Amino acid sequence: MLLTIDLDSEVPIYQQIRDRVVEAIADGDLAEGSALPSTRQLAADLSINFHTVNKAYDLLRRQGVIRINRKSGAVVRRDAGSGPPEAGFADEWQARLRTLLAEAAVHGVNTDEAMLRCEEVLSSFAVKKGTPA
Amino acid sequence: MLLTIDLDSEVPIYQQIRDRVVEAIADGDLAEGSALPSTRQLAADLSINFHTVNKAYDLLRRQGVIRINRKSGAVVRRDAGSGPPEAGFADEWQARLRTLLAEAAVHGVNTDEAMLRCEEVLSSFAVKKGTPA
DNA sequence: GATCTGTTATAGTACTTCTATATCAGATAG
DNA sequence: CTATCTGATATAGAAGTACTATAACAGATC
Repeated sequence: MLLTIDLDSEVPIYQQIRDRVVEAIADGDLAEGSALPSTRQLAADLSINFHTVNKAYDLLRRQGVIRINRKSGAVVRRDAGSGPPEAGFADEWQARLRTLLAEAAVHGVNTDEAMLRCEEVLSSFAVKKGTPA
Repeated sequence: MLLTIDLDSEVPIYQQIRDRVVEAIADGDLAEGSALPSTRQLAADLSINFHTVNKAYDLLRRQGVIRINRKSGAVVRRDAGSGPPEAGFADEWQARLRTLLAEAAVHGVNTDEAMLRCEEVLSSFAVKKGTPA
């Protein structure tokens, strides 16, 4: 199974799908240019309606993460992080980072600990990025 | 104005209030033990219904960020980050950090850049934390 | 032609968000 | 004591979101 979702989560299903796909790309589990399952296929695998998958894919497309063609279906963009992907992405992203880190700070996570967590996560991406040996 | 919200945002108002309060605490703008405006007062300031503020405060209380008494109203907890605040907070938080950092990675932000952003945000907290001179 | 794909339309249920009132109780200031 | 502030709670409605259920169409593939 490429993807796992939690039906009991507060996070909407289509958002979970988006998050898992983005993480899979960062991890290197989904290589650039590779195809995602068809909306109906993934919906069947997850036992959900295909419109929900459609919404997730449409979100990924609007965010510049994937391309969707009638021919090849949904494929991971090869140039997802090139050019000006989305105006104001960096600012909006840092605002969310700020909120997330503030939350940790308030819960007693000190600066060093927080940095460690960030390094930990980021290095888990880098490890797999150079996949071919 | 202690707090600014964006009525055009996709983020629910009560969530925005929660986020701004958490950030204000991390920044040191809201010291531990200090009081938040009353729900009716803040609602009037923001020109929204007091139930929406109530929901935000209730969320902050359930997350262990503030205490609410009938006497003193809502005050920032002095021991917000001590003991076991919420079971599984760290795990859930790191999962969200992972999603956020993956998003940056997919948009072409490399590891060094991402770390720099994290440092930047975290140091902006630390600067104000030792407020009294 | 049958079957896969994405695309689009319609529509209903359930839930969330926000607003609007109203009421009650405790604390406080005049 | 009365007026007014506070939080707490109940109810209800409007608008939007999330998800599901069908259905139909067009292009690609076998």
